[in-house]
Amino acid sequence: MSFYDKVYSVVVKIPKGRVATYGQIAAILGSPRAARAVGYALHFNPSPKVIPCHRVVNRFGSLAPKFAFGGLDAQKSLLEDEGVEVNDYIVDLNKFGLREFLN
DNA sequence: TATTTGACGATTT
DNA sequence: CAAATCGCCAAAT
Repeated sequence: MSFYDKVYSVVVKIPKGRVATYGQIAAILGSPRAARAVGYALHFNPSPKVIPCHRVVNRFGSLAPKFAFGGLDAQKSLLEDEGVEVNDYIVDLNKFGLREFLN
């Protein structure tokens, strides 16, 4: 079980209609500062079908604009389809962020 | 063991 | 939350 595998596990556990930040995931894994490693883990993305990368966002609530898995438009559609309110590719973490939901 | 790199985070400017 | 900088962590070589 590598660090990345844990990341995948957590990402998959993200409830539909919610988004998690890299930092939050890192915190859940036990390393609040390992957000970078988390992002990189998703970068590997071994199973795009199982891993909802679109639910993983940075601290602002926006998906990485640089490495968009297939286009920000697709991501926006996916999130909206799950009930997540998306404004200009930005999600309201105060409403849809995991915060203390997991743990 | 050391160096490099990278879907980040926080602070500063 | 624009752009630059530093810091942190984990993996690959």
